[in-house]
Amino acid sequence: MRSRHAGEPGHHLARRRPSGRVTLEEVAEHAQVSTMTVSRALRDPSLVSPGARERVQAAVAQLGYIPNRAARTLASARSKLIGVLAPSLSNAVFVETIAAVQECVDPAGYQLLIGNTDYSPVRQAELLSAYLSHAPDGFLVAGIDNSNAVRRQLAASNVPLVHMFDLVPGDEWSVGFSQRSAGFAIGEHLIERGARRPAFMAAQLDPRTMQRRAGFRRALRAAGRDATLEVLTQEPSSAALGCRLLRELLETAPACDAVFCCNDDLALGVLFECQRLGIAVPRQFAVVGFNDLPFAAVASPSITTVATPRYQVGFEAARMLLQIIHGEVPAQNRIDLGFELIVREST
Amino acid sequence: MRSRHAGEPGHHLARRRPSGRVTLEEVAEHAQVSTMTVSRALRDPSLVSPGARERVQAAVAQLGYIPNRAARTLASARSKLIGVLAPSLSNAVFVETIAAVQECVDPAGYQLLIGNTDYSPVRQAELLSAYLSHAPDGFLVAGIDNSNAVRRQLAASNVPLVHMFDLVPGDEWSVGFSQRSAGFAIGEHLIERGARRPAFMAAQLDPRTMQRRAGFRRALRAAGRDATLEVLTQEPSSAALGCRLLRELLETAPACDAVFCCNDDLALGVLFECQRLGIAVPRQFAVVGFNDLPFAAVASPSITTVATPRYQVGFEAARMLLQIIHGEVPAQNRIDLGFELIVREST
DNA sequence: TTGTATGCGTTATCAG
DNA sequence: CTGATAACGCATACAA
Repeated sequence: MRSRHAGEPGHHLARRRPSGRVTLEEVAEHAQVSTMTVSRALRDPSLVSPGARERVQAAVAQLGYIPNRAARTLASARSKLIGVLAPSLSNAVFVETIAAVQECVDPAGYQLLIGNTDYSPVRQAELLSAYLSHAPDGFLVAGIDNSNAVRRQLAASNVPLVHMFDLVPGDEWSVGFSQRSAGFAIGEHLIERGARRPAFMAAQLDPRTMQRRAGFRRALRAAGRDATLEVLTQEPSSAALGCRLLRELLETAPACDAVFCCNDDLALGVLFECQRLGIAVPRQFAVVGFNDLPFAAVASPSITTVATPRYQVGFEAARMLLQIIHGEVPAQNRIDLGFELIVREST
Repeated sequence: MRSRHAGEPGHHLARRRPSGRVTLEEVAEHAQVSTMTVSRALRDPSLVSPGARERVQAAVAQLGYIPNRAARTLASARSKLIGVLAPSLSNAVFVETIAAVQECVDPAGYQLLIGNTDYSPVRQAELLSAYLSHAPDGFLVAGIDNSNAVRRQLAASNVPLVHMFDLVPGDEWSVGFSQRSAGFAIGEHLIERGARRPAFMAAQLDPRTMQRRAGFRRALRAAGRDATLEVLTQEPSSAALGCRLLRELLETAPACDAVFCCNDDLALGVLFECQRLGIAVPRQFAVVGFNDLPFAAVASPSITTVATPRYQVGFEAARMLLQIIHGEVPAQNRIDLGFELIVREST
């Protein structure tokens, strides 16, 4: 505990509040104006005469005044908080997306409440209601479940929401790209490179992964190939898992000559395991990843993958949300940002 | 805009508030008790008679009541918010640490305000004052600068703060481990393995990195070796950077036969580049990383590295902070969690 | 165990 | 352009 002593800002001006913080009222006293004038000078200096403005600014600086957001939220019914829900934070993709969100909303003075749903609908609902008590001005969510409870709560709260990654139908707002098309493009690419028995490898098995799978299989079937070769697991994704799944794949399907890993981490593991097993990539076995994480370009061999617009997804979704919050109407319900197949040495 | 219509929860009970949200007062009317009874029933059901408790719970469920944190914060002077500052979120280390913090504080009902300082003292100060307006109950920071402005603001605010990773001297609170000792251990290890001319490779050059460097150099000098071989850059770390720095290193010091990379990402790049250049690891060139990220164990060859207690750092720091917030006094100012050298194939 | 009065720090509203 | 007044929704302190 600090002891209060002379010299401490504001000590001679007003009775100390229980909170110990400098308040608008103290600033007002010091600047010889009313609290409303201080309030206005702070939010929009143009609303106040130059003289008052200066005195207020001086008082704020001298007293070290910091606005109390709780009071502001209560009085104005706007919290300047945005709730962000992502299925995972260990996945670099979502971290980058959230970083983009931060950058977009920061200039407008919004703070983020970031929640990790761990791919669990239950956790999702919990977080949502926990966040609702903070009265966020909006939500940005990646991969929300269509659970009725969640939908109802959201609708009742009247808080605007923008989906990230999932392009949702109807009149909801969303920014993302087609996972299905990306999967299809990869399937086509492998066929083109002469793969005879390509497999699909995936962990976590969230909806987006399954959409990639659907596109991939469609491409194989379109080329008249067997689309049933796959190793799937609910476990969280990692390079280590990629190693293990490759071994499993080759045991059950020794003739397999290519694999689409649902993300780059798995692909990295596959690459290492191939090296250990003496399998030449891409000559004997082709490998494709997903997301184009930084290491994909410099791996040896470098990894063919799909570059996803994860930064843009976050930024555009945030921008869309801010528009809605400010009462504007975005031009479109859905923004499809596309993707890019990056062909490298591994195929 | 939705139109209000019959069937909407609570519509028949009370005049609608401007916010449109159900309030404690409405719950109270519905449950036939006073607002205080509802307030108590919500925070600690044992404070209220079973009958009242049930009626309140029923009313809450039926009306879909969600407490208003802003009001609660204003009235109780506790926000249940914790500010977390990390220098980077693209670094998996901090992401894991933050996840640990989340898990620790979640049961106690705290939410996190997560900020990325980007290794910038200016950004740090900005975030800090932005967060102060939310009146957080505490701060958890990784790598805060000792800037006077920041320190003063913090002291004046009276918000408790626990340092993560940095073990700070004096009476401040901190949880971490000795970066210096870790660097020393790595230096010793390389010498032991017969390295004649080991180098240090680092990016970002934050204080923690420089402490590892200091320990590393001390070990080399203690063994009578040249401790001046190094490639340093301010750029952010990545595998791609590891590739480039290895080439630079070998150009300027062809005789170099080992390198301590200040993190695993750099080490991964070095490994790939060695492969491309036909350099045998560890026979011709030994590689050590730092942090023991998941891929280190499964790389080919697997990477010798230092396992850092990043999860524990977050968890213990959060626990310490909660203690302080609740008025308890932690047993010690500093908790040193240590580290572990993991020797693998790359040395 | 329950209720009443009051205040938390700010902004909306409206009058001057 | 400025100020008085009344909320905002809840919890503290005290009384019953």
